[in-house]
Amino acid sequence: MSDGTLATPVGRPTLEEVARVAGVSRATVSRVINGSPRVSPDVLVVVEKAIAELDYVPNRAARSLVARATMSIALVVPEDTHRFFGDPYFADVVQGISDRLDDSDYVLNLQLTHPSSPSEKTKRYLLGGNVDGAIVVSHHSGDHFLTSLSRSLPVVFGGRPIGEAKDRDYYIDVDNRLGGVRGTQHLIDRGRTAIATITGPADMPASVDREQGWRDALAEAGLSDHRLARGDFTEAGGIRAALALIDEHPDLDALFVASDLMASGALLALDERGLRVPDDVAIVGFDNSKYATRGKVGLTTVAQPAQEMGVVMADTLLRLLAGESPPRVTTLDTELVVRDSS
Amino acid sequence: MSDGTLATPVGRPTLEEVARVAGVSRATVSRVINGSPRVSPDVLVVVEKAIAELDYVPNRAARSLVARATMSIALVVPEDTHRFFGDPYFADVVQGISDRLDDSDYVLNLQLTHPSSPSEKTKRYLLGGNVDGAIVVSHHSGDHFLTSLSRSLPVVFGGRPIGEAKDRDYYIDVDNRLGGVRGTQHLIDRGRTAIATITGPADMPASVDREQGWRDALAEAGLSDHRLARGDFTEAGGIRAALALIDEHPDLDALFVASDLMASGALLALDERGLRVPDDVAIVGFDNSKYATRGKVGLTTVAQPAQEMGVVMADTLLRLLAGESPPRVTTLDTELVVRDSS
DNA sequence: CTGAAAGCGCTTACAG
DNA sequence: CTGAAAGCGCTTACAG
Repeated sequence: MSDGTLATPVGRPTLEEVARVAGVSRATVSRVINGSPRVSPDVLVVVEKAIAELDYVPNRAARSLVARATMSIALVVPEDTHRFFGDPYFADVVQGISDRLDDSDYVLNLQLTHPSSPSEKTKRYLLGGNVDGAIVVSHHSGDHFLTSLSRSLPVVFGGRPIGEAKDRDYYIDVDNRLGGVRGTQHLIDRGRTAIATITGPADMPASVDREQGWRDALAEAGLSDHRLARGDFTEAGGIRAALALIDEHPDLDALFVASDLMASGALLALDERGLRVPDDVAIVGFDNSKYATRGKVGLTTVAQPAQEMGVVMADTLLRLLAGESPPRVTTLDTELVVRDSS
Repeated sequence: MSDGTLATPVGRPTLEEVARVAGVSRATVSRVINGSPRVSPDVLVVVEKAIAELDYVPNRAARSLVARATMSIALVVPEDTHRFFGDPYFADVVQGISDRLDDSDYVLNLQLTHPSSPSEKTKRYLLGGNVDGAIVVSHHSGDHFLTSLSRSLPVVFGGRPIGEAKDRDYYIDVDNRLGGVRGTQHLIDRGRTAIATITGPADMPASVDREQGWRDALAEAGLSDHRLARGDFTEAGGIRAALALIDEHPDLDALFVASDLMASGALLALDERGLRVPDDVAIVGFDNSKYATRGKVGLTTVAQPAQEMGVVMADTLLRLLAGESPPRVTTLDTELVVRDSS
C-alpha cells in the first residue's frame, strides 16, 4: 500500500471501496452492479461478496448524473385533496401504480396541485428534469399546462384527456360510454321507464362518456333522456343532485349514477325523502368501490378495474421510459355487478 | 473563439452555458444561484438575465452529488391503502405536509408499505441514502423497522410512536387522552350515565389514549367503564362495534367514538336498530372531519387540527434537516364541536 | 468579489 | 474479460 493513511470509510460505502475490497477496478464493480454479461464468473463472486459485506448501495445522484435519468416519476394529482382521498377509485389506482413500481427501480413523487392551475413550483419541477416521466390522474379539461406537458416529458394519463393533443397522448381508460349503456340497459331490463342520471363534472371525459351511454341506451329503448342532474363525483354532490331530481321529476323510477360515491349520496337522499330502493327507485352506480356495499342496500354497479388500471398506467410509462412502444390507448373492461338496488 | 465548433446546446442548459452567456465563471453563476452575498450587484444582474434567458434550472442530481443531500423526503404510510385514502384525517395531514413542502426545495416521495412489515425495497430505499428524512404517519406498534429507522435518518412521526425509542423520537400529536375526557365529559354533562366507547386498534397510541380519557372522565363522575368495543378506524368497523355494543348493553344511552369515520358507521348501525340520535343514544366522535357533517344528524365531535399537524410535521423535519433543534414533541389542541348528535 | 481547479460517485467508450 | 481515463453538472475551498 503506497499511501500510509487508509482513510476510515465514514458514511456510506462507495464503488471505490467495494473495488478495493474485491481487488478489482471500479469499472468491474459497476459492471457487476448493472448486470453486464462481460464479467467472469469468479470475479462476479468476489465482487458480490464485497458488495454484501459492505452493504453497498449505489449512490442515486451519481448514477442519475451520468445516466441522465432521475429514476423517479411524478404522480400529478390536479384535484382537490379531499376528493382525491375521498374516492376509493383513486386509492385503487394509486395502489396499482405503487405495486407496479415496486418491481422497478423507479420511485413515485407525489405532486398535489390545484385542479385548474398547477403551482409554479410544480411546473418547474416537472419541466426541470427532476422526473423521467409523469402519471396524471383525474385530469380536467380546463388545465392547459398538463395538456401540453407531454411535449416535454413522457406522460401517461389516467382516463382519456381532453384537449387538442388527445390523439397523441397515452392513456388508460375503460369504455365509459359502454359502461353507461350497460348500467342503463340493466334498468331498462328491470322494466323501468323514467330513468334519470346523475353525471359528473362536464369537464371530465368520464362524466361525458357515461352520460352519453345513458342517452344511447335510452334512445335505443325509445325512452326519454331529459331527467339529468350534474354532480361532482362527491357524496355531497350526489345528495344534492338526487334531491333536485326527485323534486323536478317526481315520476322517476330509476337512477343511473356516474359513481358509487355519488350513488351513496343518492341513497341517502332517497331515504330522506322516504323513497324505497329498489321498489320506488332502482339505482345503478359506477366503480364497484367499497361504497357499493357500505349501505343498507347493496348497490348494483358498473365495475371498473381501478387497481389494474393503475398497474397498466405505471407499466405503460415504464415501457415508454425503456424506449419501447406500448399501446397508446389501453381500454379495460367494465362489468355489471348486480346487487339489491336494482 | 479558439474552437471552431460551438456545440449547439441540446437538452437542458447547464451552469457552463449560463456562465458563457453571462461572460463569467461557473463559480460565479453557482454563487448567484445559491444566493451568496459575495457577488457584485452588476454581475448579479447580468447572471440573472442569462439564467432567465436560458430558462436555466439547476440539475438536481449534480447538486445532490456534491451536496450529499437528496432534497427529497419520504412519506411512509404503513397502512392499508384503503384506510389511508378512506379517512379524511390523512387527506388533511398530507395536504398540510404538501403545503409546507411547497415553500421548500424538498419533494415528497410516497412510500406505501404493508402495515406490519415494510417491503425490502422500501427498506433499502429509506436506508440507501435516497432521502434526507422521513415522515411516518399511522405507525403501528408491531413494526420494528420503522421504530428503529430514526437511528439512521431524521424521522418525524405523525402521532406518538410506540416502542422503546419513543423518548427520542420526534412527533406531532394532540393530547388524545384529554380529547377523550372532553368528549366523554360532554356526554356526562348532557346527563348520560351509560356511556360506551368504540375504540381504535389496540396497537395505536391514539386509540389507547382516547380510551384512557374516556375511562378517566367516567371514573371522575363515578360511572362505569365496562361498555367497550374495539373498532379499526373504518366505517365498517364502526358499524360492527356499535351493533355489538347495542346487543351486549341494551341500556347504553351514549357513545364516545374514537373517530368520526367509525361514528359514521355507528350512526348507520343505530339507525338500523331503530334507535334515535340523540334521543335514545347520544354520540360524540373524534376528528371533526367531513364525516361529522355528512349524515342526517350533525355529529358532535372532538376536533383535531389535522392539516396543521401535517404542516408542523413537515416543518419539524425541515428544521431537523437544517440542523436546527425543533421541539421533539409538538402537541396541538383539541376542541369540542357541538352539533346535533349530543 | 471572482476564477481555476478539485472532487462528489458513478458509467462508458476505448484499449488491451 | 478488465482497467485507465474521461466526463456527467454541480459546489466549494483556495488563491488572488
